[in-house]
Amino acid sequence: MDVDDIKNMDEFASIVGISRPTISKYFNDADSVRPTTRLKIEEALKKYKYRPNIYAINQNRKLTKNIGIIVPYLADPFFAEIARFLERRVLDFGFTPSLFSAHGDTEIEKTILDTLRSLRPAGVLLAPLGRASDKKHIEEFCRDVPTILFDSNIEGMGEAFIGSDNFSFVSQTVEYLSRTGSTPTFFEMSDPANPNANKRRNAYLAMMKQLELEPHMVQIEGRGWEFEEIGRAGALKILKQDALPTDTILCSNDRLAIGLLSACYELGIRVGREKDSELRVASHDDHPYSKFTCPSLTTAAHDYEAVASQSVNTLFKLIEEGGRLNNREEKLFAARLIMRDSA
Amino acid sequence: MDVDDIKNMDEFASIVGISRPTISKYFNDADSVRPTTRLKIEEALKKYKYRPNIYAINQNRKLTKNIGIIVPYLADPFFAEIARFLERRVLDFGFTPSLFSAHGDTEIEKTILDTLRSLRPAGVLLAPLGRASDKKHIEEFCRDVPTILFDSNIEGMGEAFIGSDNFSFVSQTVEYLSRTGSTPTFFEMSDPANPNANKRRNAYLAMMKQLELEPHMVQIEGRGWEFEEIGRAGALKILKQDALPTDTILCSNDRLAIGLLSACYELGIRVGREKDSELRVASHDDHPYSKFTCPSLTTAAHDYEAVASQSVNTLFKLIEEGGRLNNREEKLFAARLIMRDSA
DNA sequence: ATAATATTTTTACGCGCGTAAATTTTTTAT
DNA sequence: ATAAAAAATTTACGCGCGTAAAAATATTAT
Repeated sequence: MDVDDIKNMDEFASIVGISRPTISKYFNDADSVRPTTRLKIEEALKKYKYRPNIYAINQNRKLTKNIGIIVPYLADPFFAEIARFLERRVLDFGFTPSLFSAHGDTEIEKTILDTLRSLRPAGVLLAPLGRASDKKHIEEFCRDVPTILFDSNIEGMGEAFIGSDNFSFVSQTVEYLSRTGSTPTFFEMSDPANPNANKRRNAYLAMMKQLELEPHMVQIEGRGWEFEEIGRAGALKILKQDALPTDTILCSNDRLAIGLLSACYELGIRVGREKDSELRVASHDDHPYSKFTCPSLTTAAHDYEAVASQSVNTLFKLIEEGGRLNNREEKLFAARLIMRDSA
Repeated sequence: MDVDDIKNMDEFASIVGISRPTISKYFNDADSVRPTTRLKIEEALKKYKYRPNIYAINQNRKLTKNIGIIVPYLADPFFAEIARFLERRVLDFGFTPSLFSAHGDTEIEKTILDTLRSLRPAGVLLAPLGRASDKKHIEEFCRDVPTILFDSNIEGMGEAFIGSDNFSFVSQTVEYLSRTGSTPTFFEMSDPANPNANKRRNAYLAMMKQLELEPHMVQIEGRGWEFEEIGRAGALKILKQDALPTDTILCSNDRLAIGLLSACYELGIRVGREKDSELRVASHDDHPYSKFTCPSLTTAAHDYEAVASQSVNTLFKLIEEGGRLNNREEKLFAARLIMRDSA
């Protein structure tokens, strides 16, 4: 018998000497057959390496074992990193993750949603583009497919939201900066794509009020997802005209900060918390590269692992309960202040 | 009639008033039906938004419309970037890309290959882990699935290889550096995972010989894919013991350089081509972040667009020809020197 | 208008597996 | 050992679509 010539489950069944329905049962749940039977199947599996046709399986199952993962921009290492955690956790549950990136584009996000719907996934983990998302399209999708939103919330969409607590991020950085030096000036895009940015702005204002400090904002121009470039260009403009209200900058996110730090370096502005420094810079996200900026970036870190775990756990709870949760829960994780050299 | 209640092609066909086989033909190739028929179908499609069941389709087609894309490490923006180009080009051909990352892990790469095989893709674009890849596993996979290798070559595997010409990279940087200043010292991992690294080392040695210069190498310790951290740790060690043979460093790749530059900054070593600089640093890849290092990184750039286009075009040529090419072609693209501030 | 050609329809089968019901066999409990 | 319970087998149907062959219809060329 040719080792690689098993066409279907019928053939495999007759080779093992077990009926096809039992084989089918085994593949759906290895524990649902008698241990001796299981052993026989697995022995044969080693010898003949047969795998059931995934299309035939999914055609007949109401629910597939696919989990869709959608991120807004995969070239951002932050999302690459969280996607990695998510994939791992999904595999732990014995499901197959499918990763998609909207590449910052509304139409691509819609296409992905449509493609994904026709894959009939058991569930979907969606980090939406945010403001650029087609709300109606997403809402419609969520009606058909059990979906958990993560990273970036859209009010009322999906069965749950898992993310980071923006107030926790900003309150820690603001508190630290204002305690150890001059008042932080908030540095952000004037028209940010990501809803977290707005939350962070509000958190900054609230926190400054609470500390009875005067808030200062620098809002820079720019569209799209090339935040480093936007941050750099904006910073060059501001710094050249010496328009900074204070000598401490708090960036909305690390990618802007990366751009800003490169601008500072180019202009010869010494950044850090040393005595001879001219500027302190801090930020939020703990981007994988924030350790390697010059100087290394003081920032507030996401708990990647916790967000990923909680997202996947919630999704499988959702799946077990048939795709609907009683009330849309929102779970936010606190940030952890990472002290480095920039502030 | 309920707009969203079309269960299958039969129902859709009777709604449109056209027979099912014709509808089926339309979905396989919209141009294969009469224009008037096509119009009728597309009108109905807008009204009823029916989509054929993808599992039923693929079960009956010998060849699916899936294209697998595998990269070794997606958290590396270089691969995220090239994956983005590849996805776009695949979509242009009317196929569906599925993106996978081995996350730097041999076992994950094998699992992906197995998963992908059972998806019966029309073709696969594979950037292997390199030395860490399970050669036998990949070879077996390539026997069953039309596969193009890209970025990193494994001799004889896949029907073609598309990548960058490492000699072109290194010869340009070496030529430039040695012409404008002191002899470049090659900075690399002693035991690199990626086969391109070895090619670059050889290119460095060859080029130095050609220029009749004495080669200098600094080889640092480290395993895995966290190149920035490895570069940083290695650089700190070397720089602290003042063990640099020359005051010009050529890094094997940008990610090492990013780590090295952060080490230089921390130690207060001025990098650049100004008169008061102590060290020049150049590198290879034109990593998306190399513009934002301090100072910005002089490097040799991949032609992302060309590599991606050529890879996808070659894959579809391969698919058209039935999965086998007469001889395994290797196409290498030249680098482009990007002059920035670090050298 | 007629013939030649192109397209669509009708009919029918098969893909590989999920799954349900009834029956038989095996295992476990008494 | 016997009854009860658990597991496996047999049989059979259905999922949604690809696709082949023959017949019917529509389009194009003459």
